[in-house]
Amino acid sequence: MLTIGQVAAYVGVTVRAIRHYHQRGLLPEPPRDASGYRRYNADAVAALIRIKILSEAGVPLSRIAELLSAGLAQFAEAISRIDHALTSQIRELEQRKHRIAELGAGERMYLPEQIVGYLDRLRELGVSERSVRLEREGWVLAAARYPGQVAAWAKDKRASLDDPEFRRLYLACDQAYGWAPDDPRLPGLADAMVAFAARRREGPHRPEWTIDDPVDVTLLSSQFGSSSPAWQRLTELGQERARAAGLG
Amino acid sequence: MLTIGQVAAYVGVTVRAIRHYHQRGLLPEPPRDASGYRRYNADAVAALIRIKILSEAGVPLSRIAELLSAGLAQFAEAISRIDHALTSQIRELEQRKHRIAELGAGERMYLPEQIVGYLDRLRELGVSERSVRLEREGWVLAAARYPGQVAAWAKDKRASLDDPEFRRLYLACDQAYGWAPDDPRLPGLADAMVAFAARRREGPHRPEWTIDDPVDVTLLSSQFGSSSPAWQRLTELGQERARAAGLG
DNA sequence: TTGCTCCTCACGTCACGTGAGGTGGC
DNA sequence: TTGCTCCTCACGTCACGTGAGGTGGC
Repeated sequence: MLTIGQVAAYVGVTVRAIRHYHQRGLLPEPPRDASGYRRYNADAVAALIRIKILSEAGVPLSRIAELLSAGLAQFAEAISRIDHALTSQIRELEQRKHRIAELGAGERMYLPEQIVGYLDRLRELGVSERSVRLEREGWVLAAARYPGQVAAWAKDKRASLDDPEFRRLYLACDQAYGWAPDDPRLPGLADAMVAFAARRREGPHRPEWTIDDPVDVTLLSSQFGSSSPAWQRLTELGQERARAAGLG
Repeated sequence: MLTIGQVAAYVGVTVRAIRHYHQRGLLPEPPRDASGYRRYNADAVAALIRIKILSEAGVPLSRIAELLSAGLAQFAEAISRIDHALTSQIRELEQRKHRIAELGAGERMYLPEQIVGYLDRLRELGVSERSVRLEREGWVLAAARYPGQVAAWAKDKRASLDDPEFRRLYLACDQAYGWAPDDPRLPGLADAMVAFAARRREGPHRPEWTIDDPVDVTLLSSQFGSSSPAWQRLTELGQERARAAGLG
């Protein structure tokens, strides 16, 4: 007959944990010796090991209590579910390993060099400081969420700035920030932007990425749209054109 | 500028978690708008994502606070340690997957058939019920701790019972239970046991396993020794003989 | 006698979850 | 006006950890 300390050492749990399992009704209270000490037999040890294995696998104690008093079939089914859960936990941990590595490699995820260069180029081209700041905000969000892809995006964007037509449109949008939402120049600008995007999609210089996640889209449009009624209107006009062209 | 709910959705944490990080000083309180709502910029989102990645990797919040205000070198070193910790966590999870599978396959780890047969055989040979119960206790402990190996051990043990010399020694030990610790027959019995073990080790029928873990040895000897002074003495005599023969 | 194990409360910890009660934006 | 988001306390949860104060075994 073993004492609580011996059992704890054998199984690899703390004495307190065993007492806790008694309190929660997971493990029946064993008989006491003359001094009031708990005395365990081998069956109690085997039961405790089952509890430990299930608990380490992430099963809540309340669930373990259910399982121990359940039938063999239910037990077996639960085991297979737990096994699946462990498999996906392992996958999650491997993902986290990647993200942790990116945290280190990405110099604490401050803005990558590529983007700093891109923002400097915008200033050279005469883009307002206000728009540069908005761009920066967007890139910080993108870099935080997609650390692995942001370098490629930035390279793509920077290449775009070599296209005179893209520069013209970009500067026009920058100017449009302060326009009224019913300014007569807005529809023409929207047309030019949609046409440019369409040519891009078909040309040899197709962008390698798009933003699909609805949370991202909502966020980015609120980010940019909310700061200027004209831009808000520009977004609406652009969407109308895209729908009309069957691109929706 | 984003509200707390937008940030939470974008990063994938709860609103409550963000407020908690503010309370713990992990994330600086952002400015408030006219209604007293918190308003976040992209840098706050990037900081929050760093916190989330570290937290999901199992780093305590207090440690994250330290890391965020630490230098680049310390940060990089911590990252590498966290990466190592994740690697070993993955290994642990894979081990747990195995143990969970054994829990299912082992019919809830009750005594395997092999051992039930072995215990029945002992009864047939005239072993006392007291010793059979002690054997059972030992096997339950062993089966709980080494579920994968216990079947092989039981097979080995059962093969031993076909050896007349082993049976003779086993029954003699069984009888010795009630002897006085200074009984004159004990030294001879100890000699015979040591000699048998030595022959075994050299013969073609070497046992495939031994018990090495000191916790196990202490436990098993207390399990068997404490119930009988004669057995206690027998263990001491056997150890003396083994040491004398240079086997210690 | 000293040191170690055991006992029973009972409060502490960690990272939030969950109402409670109230206000602001569309 | 209704429904949704936001706000601040403040207590609850989960699986134990950690003394507090006392007794038994070697």
